Amino acid sequence: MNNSLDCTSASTFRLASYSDERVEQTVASNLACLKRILEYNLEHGLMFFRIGSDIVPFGSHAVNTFPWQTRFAPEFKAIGDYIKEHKMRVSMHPDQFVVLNSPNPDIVQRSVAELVYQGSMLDLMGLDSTAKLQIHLGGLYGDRDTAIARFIATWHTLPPEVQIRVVVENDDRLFSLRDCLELNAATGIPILFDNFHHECLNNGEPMAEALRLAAATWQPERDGIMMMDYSSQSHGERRGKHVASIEEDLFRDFLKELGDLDVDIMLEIKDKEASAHQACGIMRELTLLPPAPAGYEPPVFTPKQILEGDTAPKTRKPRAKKDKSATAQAEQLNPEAHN
DNA sequence: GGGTGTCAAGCATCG
DNA sequence: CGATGCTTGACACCC
Repeated sequence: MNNSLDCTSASTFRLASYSDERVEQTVASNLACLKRILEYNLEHGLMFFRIGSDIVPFGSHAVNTFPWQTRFAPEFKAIGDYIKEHKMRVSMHPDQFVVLNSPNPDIVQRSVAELVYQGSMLDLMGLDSTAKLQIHLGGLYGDRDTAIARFIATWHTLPPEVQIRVVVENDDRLFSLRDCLELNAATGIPILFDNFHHECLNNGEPMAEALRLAAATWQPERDGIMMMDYSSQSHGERRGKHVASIEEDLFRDFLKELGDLDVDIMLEIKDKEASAHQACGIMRELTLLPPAPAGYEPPVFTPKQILEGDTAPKTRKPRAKKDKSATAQAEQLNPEAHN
């Protein structure tokens, strides 16, 4: 997401409101915003972005019969071309409902459908297997070994184009880095390392060592350099809750643990690009990043805004009203869509 | 136009 | 055993 822009790429609607027209309008709006976010990111030197899961409402749901893959093929391709042209990198993170190791076959089937949906967007963008789908190992169901074995069995059934994008993240309560390493040994699935989760749940591996163990599971030709999630504890809140805004001292300490390891860092921090700007500023200071892009002016937020996560423009664009002319135009262009 | 209950989906934990 | 948090809010209805 991006708090600085007056658009969202996660616009959706209720299942009860489903219509093909609504899908077409919403996807058009979401893709237009995604493009704007990527342009903003390029201007500000933010070269790694996690695309939201909600580009296509009900993208893996049986109700959605709209042929969005063909209708929006040019838009997806244009976005992918932009990403490749500027050597940016993207990932996606299907949410907690994707559980490949569930004992319930219906849940597994829906999970696979969701991975296929999200992977197909990356395919339509023409991105190679270094663009990843990041998921968790899943549930424990009282028996760790069986749970991991079931994940492996399901993973083997995935379509190859999905399989090659799947990476597994160490989580903060159930499956640690060690479990992910076991999974990697059996399947070759790269580990998306989360520093904060590792702090919450580990088997004694020091941070610097943990980073290197995870990095070694990424095959450079196939996977690119390691992706990782960075966050830290929100003070006075439940253990595992992400901070609202980056803590510069902790980030500097983390960079020391990272040393000369080359990674793509995704911040899981509430205020989004505000913290990303701060992190990039620190890394430029340390010459870990190239100088800022030409014409770059650091965004200015007051400490209060950053604290409250309120870095959005004061006036958001009013919600789009029902636009009869846009619908009419869409019908003209694609009369088959409304059967 | 602002406030708020609810939203497709899973799991573990809390009280 | 129902509510809660995860998480990235946003929709839709009420007033």
